[in-house]
Amino acid sequence: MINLDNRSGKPIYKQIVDSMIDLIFLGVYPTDSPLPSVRSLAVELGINPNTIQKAYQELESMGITYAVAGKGIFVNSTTDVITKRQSELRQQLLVVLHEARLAGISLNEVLSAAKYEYREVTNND
Amino acid sequence: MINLDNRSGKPIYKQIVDSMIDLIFLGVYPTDSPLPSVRSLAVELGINPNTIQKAYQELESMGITYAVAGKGIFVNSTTDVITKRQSELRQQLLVVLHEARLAGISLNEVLSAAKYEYREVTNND
Amino acid sequence: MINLDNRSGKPIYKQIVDSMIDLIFLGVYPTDSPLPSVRSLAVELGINPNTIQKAYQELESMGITYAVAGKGIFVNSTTDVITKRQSELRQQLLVVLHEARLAGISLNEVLSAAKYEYREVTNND
Amino acid sequence: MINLDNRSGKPIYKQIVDSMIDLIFLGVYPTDSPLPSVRSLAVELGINPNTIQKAYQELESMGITYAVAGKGIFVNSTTDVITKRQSELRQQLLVVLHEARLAGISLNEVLSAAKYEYREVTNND
DNA sequence: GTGGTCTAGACCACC
DNA sequence: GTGGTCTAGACCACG
Repeated sequence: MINLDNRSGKPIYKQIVDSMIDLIFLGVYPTDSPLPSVRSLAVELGINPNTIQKAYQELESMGITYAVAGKGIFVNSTTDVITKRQSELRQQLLVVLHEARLAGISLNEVLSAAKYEYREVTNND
Repeated sequence: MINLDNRSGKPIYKQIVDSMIDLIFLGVYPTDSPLPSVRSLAVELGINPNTIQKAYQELESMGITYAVAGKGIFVNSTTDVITKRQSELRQQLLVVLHEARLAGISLNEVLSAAKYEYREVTNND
Repeated sequence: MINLDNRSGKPIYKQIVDSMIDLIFLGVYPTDSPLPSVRSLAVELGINPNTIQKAYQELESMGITYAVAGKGIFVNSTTDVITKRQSELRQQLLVVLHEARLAGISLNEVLSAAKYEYREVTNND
Repeated sequence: MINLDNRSGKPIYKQIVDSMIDLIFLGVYPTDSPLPSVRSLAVELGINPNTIQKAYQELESMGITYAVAGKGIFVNSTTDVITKRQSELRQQLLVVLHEARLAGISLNEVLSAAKYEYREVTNND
């Protein structure tokens, strides 16, 4: 479920943080459910447990999870976390839009991309 | 014209690279016009000349400028540079849109932001 | 394995870049194997680590290697790098051949030199 | 007859030196004939006379030309100059051939390029 | 331990 | 004056 890319230049621990945030927002890990243990995730991804630990600490310091000693790490209620995340993304969005306009990308193309990302996915499974 | 932010975590030399790209795309530095000299820009921004040098070398390796020893650094014709820049930005845009959707930002908000960035600025000065 | 020549006028960092490309093409450093660390190579060659760093960053910007912070610098898969390198060398070859003809070097001598460079080295060790 | 390229990174004065050597070897300027004057060539190429001066000084220090005060700069008998030039080019040729082999360019391709450069040009003008 | 960034100061070639 | 290279030494983030 988590794909790491050594070549991307993005620190491993940060890739894990971002992936976890996505998975939580997607509902894979609902409120009060446990994240995979440090050791199991380290084995699964084939990396050093210290790196997982660091990612989990960042998630906790962001207020996204809480740790229960001896039990594990659990997902917080996401309401206020989401608003913080949203404001970050709004900022990023404005920066990219600004750069896109300067580089000559048309408004139409931007609108199309947005509509495509938000398209209704009708799934008959 | 260039604002540096020490706290942003973004390396200074990279901030300069991005600012220069913007200024070139804006037409502040047209084709074959010289950029500020390494030393003068270093004084102006209050940083070490080596840092400017590094930024300028990155611009050259991106094909945006060319250096003439003893004369200065000059802006290349930008046509093919722009297309490369655009494809980078398209990629970034898709990532941000994806994250925005996951975080629950509405399509309407995204569309509004895009239209605002691309608004006609009618200036009556 | 790397010989530097201070007198050649060629910058040290560029000598390192070219030597590394040769060693990689020779298979001394295969795909995904690590290059010597910045500090160790600096000690070995008796030069400043910053110079090694500059050489390694050029290799990365050429797409020949990728860096993983905290781990090392690794060799990329070389397929498309080789084609780029080949086209550069074809260009250089044409220039040298042209000059050689103008300077009165005979075709026979050029052909002999080429055949000598490409001779089969049968090694009975 | 002389084409300068500001973007090439090669110093202007060196471009002039190399072009002049070519023109002399081609017979455009035979033994004891005068080169264009510093001032006229500077005007023709649209560059600073100091740069021409430097190029001409290098030609003289290479033994290719000799200066007669108040009259101009004249081409030397080229015999020993040519042998020096040839040994330089032999060296360059060997380097390029070596790199070409390492990069996987075939012997056949090299031979073809050489034969093409040395082809008989039968001119019916 | 690793790579990445930055500073301070020096020297060179070029125009 | 210009850009380009190199050294020495420092600090940081990462694994």
